[in-house]
Amino acid sequence: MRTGRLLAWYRKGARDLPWRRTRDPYSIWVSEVMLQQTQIATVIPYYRRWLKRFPTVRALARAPMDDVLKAWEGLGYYARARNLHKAARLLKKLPRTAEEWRAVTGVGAYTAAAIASIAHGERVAVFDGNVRRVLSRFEARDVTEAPPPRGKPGDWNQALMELGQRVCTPRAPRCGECPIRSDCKARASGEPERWPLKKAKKEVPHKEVAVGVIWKGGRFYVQRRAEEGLLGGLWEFPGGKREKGETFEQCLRREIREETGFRVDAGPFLVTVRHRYSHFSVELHTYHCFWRRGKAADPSSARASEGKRWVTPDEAGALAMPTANRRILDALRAAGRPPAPAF
DNA sequence: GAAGCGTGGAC
DNA sequence: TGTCCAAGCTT
Repeated sequence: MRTGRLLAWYRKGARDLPWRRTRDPYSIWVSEVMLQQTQIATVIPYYRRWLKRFPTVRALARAPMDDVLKAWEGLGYYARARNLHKAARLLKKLPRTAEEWRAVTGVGAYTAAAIASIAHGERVAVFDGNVRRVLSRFEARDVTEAPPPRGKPGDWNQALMELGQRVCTPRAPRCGECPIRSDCKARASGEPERWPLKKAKKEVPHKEVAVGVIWKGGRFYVQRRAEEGLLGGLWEFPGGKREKGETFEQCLRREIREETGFRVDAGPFLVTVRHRYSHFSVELHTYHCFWRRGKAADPSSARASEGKRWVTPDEAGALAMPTANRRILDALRAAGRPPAPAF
């Protein structure tokens, strides 16, 4: 490849992204983790807020997990935030080489190479979705990663990624604007979108769930999800999947009894939130409920009780919640005051 | 190697 | 409304 053309294109047109103004390894680390499977425009506001709230590794290490998850709220793949936090607490000093970075939890091959090349100038290649697509099209075959040419590896890596993001897009690539079009075999073939080979898609299951906003006075009940797994550590309304033959009201009373130990009266209906996760879709049929009796389940563990709260709508707004639960809270606040119990 | 893990933008 | 997929990592 005529590397000079790509680098010249990049240096002439590089966008003013906030993480390009720094060589601080911590800032680069944060940006690269946020950018995992996430588009640039989505990341920018999160990145700014994060560095304002946690300007250094030490600041991040000192912060409570709830603050860290709140700063990540809505960005998805929350293990990234938990891993950043964990690593910040564990590391005495930040690694320098890609090999050392690779040992940090949440830092894989891509992120290690990106940090090492951008922050430290190490000659290692990144191989993300963009680079794979660009190079595979250039050669008109599925390629594996290759070492970057001599020069500035950070610029080279970012140039390839930016070309993939702005020009050599998955659909309708803008070949006319491409600085390396004259040597591109995919363009010569007339079907640049043929590469890279696409993986077969699998269909995602759908779940119907009943969710309860359980009122006791002017407060309602929220619980924190387990640290590991889906949406780990985030706060949510209780509920669960509807079983065959159940109405949503029956499902609601059963799930709340199993999950919280409460007996409640169910109704009225509040809202249905449809949401799509990476591997399933869900409808959250949400009802107001009224607490009748029962203490929160699992009272034996002091730690467990930290994950159960009665809150006002404003207090709930300060908790880190998954997006679908945030929609429920939005509906709640839009409705104004809590409903009167139905007798 | 495959599955689990979020959300929003583009079309 | 639906589909694709994004600056991937862990188990």
